[in-house]
Amino acid sequence: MPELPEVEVLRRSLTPRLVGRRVRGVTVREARLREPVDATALGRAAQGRRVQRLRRRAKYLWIDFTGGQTVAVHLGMSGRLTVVAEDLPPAPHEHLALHLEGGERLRLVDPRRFGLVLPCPTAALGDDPHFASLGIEPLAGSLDGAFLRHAAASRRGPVKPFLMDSRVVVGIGNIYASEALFAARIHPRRSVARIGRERWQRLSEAVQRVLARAIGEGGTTVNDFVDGEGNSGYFQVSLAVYDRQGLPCPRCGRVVRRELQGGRSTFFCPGCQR
DNA sequence: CGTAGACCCTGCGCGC
DNA sequence: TGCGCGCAGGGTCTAC
Repeated sequence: MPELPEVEVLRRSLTPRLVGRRVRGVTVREARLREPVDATALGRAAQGRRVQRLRRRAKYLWIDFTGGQTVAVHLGMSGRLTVVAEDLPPAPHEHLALHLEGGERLRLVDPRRFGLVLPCPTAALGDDPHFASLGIEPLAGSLDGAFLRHAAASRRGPVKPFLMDSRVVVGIGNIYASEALFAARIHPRRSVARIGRERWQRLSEAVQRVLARAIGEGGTTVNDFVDGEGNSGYFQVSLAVYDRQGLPCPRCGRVVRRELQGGRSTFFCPGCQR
């Protein structure tokens, strides 16, 4: 479900509902996520503590608690994190919940169980292997053409997987990789070795523009992305190429193509992406 | 070292 | 209608 914009939208929508609230208890109904949930550590990190703030790093949501504890949540492909009334019965695939004071609970629903819930002392986040080798945040101001050019200098291969490599830049998944390459008019199979200064600059700007716009529109709802209040996003109306194979390119009118790249669908316009 | 493919898991839409 | 297949926004591991 989520790439960077969806997680950022989630963070913003959950912040007013969670910050300052105390967690009464924790329920783990299904611990078998991408990595087993350590229910004891989760309870230690959250129970009896107040939510201090919500941060986002890459596609992770970091829930900081008083007492220097953090619970990192990754939604994988199908995860949904929402605040619901405590008397609402558990949904199918509701694997865990943080019970809040005031009769609500924060619950994780994740049918495919590719998600991740990771309790960790706040001060130790930087050393955790999940976060230690992550690349730069694309919207933090340091992403530009020179950064991409230097990061690509030692590499070969097509630009799309490069753009999705979280060791370089985080947060760009399959949807926004296609969209950013379209916006920059770069063919997804173009080798990084054959991209010059100008194209790198165009691409860096396209990435930031596309992500920022998606956040502004509440994220992309391909199937059922919802924010913390259950609202869906509207960016799918703005998708230029993703999931639009066979339809005309909004820029030049040629038919949008879908091709497999590294086992994943890539969408592009053969007319105006080179 | 880098890259390509398999794999984790459930649900859905499609063609037969 | 029912069934099998391919595909899905994530990341990690193995084999080359």
